[in-house]
Amino acid sequence: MSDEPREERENRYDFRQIEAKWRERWETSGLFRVENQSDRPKFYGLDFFPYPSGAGISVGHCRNYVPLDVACRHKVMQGYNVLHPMGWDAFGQPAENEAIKRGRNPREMVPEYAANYKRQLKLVGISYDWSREINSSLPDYYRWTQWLFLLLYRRGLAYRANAAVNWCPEDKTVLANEEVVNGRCWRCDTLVEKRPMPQWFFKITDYADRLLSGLDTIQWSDGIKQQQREWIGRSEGAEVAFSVIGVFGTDDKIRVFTTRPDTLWGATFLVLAPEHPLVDVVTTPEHATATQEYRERAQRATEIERQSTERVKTGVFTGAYADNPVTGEPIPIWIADYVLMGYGTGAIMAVPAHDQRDFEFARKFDIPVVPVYETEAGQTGATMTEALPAGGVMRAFAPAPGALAGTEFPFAGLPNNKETVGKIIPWLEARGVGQGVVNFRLRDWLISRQRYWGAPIPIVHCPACGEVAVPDDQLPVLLPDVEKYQPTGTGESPLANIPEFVNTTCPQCGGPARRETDTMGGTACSSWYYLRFADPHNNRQAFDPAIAQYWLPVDLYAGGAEHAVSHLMYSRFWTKVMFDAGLITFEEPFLQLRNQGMLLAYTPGREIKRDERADALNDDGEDEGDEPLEDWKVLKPEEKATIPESEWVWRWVKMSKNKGNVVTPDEMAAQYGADSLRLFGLFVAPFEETVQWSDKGIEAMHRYVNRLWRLWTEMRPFYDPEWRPALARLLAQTGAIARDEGDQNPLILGEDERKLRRKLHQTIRKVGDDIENFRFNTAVAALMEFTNEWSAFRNALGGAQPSPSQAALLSEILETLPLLMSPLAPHLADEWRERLGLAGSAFKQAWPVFDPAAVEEDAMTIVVQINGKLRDRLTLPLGTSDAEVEALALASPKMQAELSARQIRKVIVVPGKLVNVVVG
RNA sequence: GCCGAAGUGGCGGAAUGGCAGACGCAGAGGUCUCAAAAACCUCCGGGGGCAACCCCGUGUGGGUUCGACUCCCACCUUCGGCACCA
Repeated sequence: MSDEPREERENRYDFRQIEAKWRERWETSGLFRVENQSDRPKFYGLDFFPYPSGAGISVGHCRNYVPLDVACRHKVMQGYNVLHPMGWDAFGQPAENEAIKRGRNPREMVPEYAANYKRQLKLVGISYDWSREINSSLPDYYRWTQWLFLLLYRRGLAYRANAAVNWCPEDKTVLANEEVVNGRCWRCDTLVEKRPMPQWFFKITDYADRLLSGLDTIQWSDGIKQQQREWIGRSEGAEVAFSVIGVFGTDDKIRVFTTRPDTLWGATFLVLAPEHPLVDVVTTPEHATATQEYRERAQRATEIERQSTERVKTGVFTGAYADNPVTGEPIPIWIADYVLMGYGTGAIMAVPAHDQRDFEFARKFDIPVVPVYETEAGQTGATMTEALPAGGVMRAFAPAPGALAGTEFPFAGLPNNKETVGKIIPWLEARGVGQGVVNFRLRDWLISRQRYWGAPIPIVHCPACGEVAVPDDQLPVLLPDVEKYQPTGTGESPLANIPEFVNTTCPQCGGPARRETDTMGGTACSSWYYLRFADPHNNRQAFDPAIAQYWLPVDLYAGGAEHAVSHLMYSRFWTKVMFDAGLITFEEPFLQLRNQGMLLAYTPGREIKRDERADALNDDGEDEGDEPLEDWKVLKPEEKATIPESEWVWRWVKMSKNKGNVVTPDEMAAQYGADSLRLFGLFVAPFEETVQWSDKGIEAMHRYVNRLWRLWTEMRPFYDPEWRPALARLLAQTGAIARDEGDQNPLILGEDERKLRRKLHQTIRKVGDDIENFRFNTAVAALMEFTNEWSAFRNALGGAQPSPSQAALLSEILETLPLLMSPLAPHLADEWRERLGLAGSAFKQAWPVFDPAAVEEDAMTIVVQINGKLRDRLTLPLGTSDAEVEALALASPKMQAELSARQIRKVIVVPGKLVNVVVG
């Protein structure tokens, strides 16, 4: 490098040599190793474990890992025994898709990628205990994933069922609901289809209520909690039974779920989901063809298509009628795809007067609208233009005929609210018409995948015994090592084509049997990894309960918000199952969750013109939803060569490999150093904020590090290791001597020295508090402020030899700064310590304690306001009484001038802060 | 449509009832230098004034308060999530 000689000459911070040196020393000394026991309190800080991708980490990842590293390093210095591990979410679609794309075997590719990640994470100086590294695709890990699968299985929480599931035609596998984003595959963005297939599910719905109530006990952002609440989607209501006229006996009914049983009197039709099993039963022969056609169309339609026909209701009449149980009126039964089979009972009672969707449907198909609550004056069911979901009081209805003969209608005049609903439900229950129920939107968790790269599901299918769990002592069911692992698309996993794998003997009867060939989705592996870190090398158990008890739950969990309803829900579920099984004693795995913001990069693209968009749609004819209607696209590498730069259109978009805008920590560390990279990522914005990456920013941070380095190095010769007693003596004397004598007397601390020392101790306090509160940007700013003051002090010194009192202060600074910097810029910190001749990494030192006497200001600045507007400032000695402050404020010349002609109504004195004079 | 987060200089942001704009970027001027870079110093929200100073200013409109960027109500905009859930 041509600029190195100059750097040496100018006494620059030689970060290349220094950072490499410390990385190596930390590694060889095992600095970050942590033991499973200690007298100190424990702290468990965890990052979402990543799946290692080929591009390696970007500076975006650093924005996640570095702040948690700072928090963990700070905890260590505060005296905690800190678990801060890292591992690889190696199984699953992301890794397998990458392997397919590269024509590699994931078995070889994944460890390579993981090694690269590890190298990069070490490069930026993250304090992971690498002796605890785990990899979910290794048998000594997935053995326990399988064991936990069986734990769920034995507890009745894992089952195989035939269901219409999400199928990704591109990745050739089924997906969990949580992996379908806007009707598309989370990995490849392909439109997802519904296919009926036998699949494995975890019965997470059994835990819906506990998953909901547990949210109140943890410190997560409101946003994530709310997302989980909505995903669980608890709603209270009633299930009401409707008899189908002429088809059923009195015992067989169509059951519907409603949150508004109070509107039952206005139910003028029923709607079944197209997939509802009773459709075939109720449909009359003359409507059979139309019904069948509609069903098929609905089945072919993707989720997106159902949504794209949004608001335009479709449906067909089945020809059948049911009895409204409270009015005795016959009402028609329709099928329509706005009713979802997956929710409630797959059938609804439609109340057009009080539900907008039902209203639109009723108007389109000319079905009567009967308001249950009073409408606005002059409005009737025939003249209403929209549904009235709220408002009004209940109208009077005649008692129902037949089964309900003789019952009065006691609800007339009740308001349209929850309370009324609460009165209706028991009334319906008493009459055997319905009952109160709670419904959830949460669906069971689909875990099986028709893919190779996952933990095999440890089940054997025996012709004689049926489904049999693989016994614990036969775990792991090893994933066979094969050449061809690509998904087949047949609906079966590639494992089905490997006879040696499939054919086995039944663990129960010993007869010939077939292994389950589906594997578990990657989310199974990530649902318990936080426990494995506590005891990563245990080959007798998933984890030793005592060790897990020591470390868990995770105190601080940091990661992106994109796992809000998947991983973060699944892990909570597994934790609760393990709790119920007596394996652990806590119910929530992650006490505090912090979500870092996205990292955006300024990225060149091109505008997509209207006709071009239309072309794209036509090319792909069959799926109108297939081409996202974007007006801008990232430039592909070849386009960058062909399109002149003047035509590029720049936008801020998420930094990611496939957008070609990734900045790697490798380049940044090489150019500016790991510490500069760390500091910049911390400084640029609050942790949760979305950040726009800029090379300018890291360059500026690099300048700051150099400036601080030079300043520190320049002051280094004045360091006196015995500064503590000297300073203590000075402080003892300073208190007794008048402030003004200052620098004349080398035996006391002068004005400037006390000011600088105050700043130092204020900085100690602020940096600690800010790290604690994840406010790293202001922690760095505080250090910069201190640097500015220290620099001014140096300038005032003007190259002169410092007095003994100044040398004592400088020594305190020289020794404290490495400690303050250690969590943020650990390489720099240890280099400084070495240059002071101090033993031991800053990482292992106690966090400095600020001197409460030193942070006190000498004087207070009182803000003087008139009617809340700033008019004057007074500098007064500490301890001036409120009465004196008020008098002095009113007496100030500026106030006198302002107040002369005005009537003082009131004076507010905020002790130590301000005086506000209220005038008329 | 519903839920959540957020709107402050040219830019990233600070202040979360009490001096708006800390810290940094960009910009302007200066010192050093043959020159440049680096470094260092000064200025840097808008308007007015020779000046001391004065007025305006935190998305918009109301409100609470002695006092509001901060709390409350309504609205607008942006971002993130969900989306026919009966």
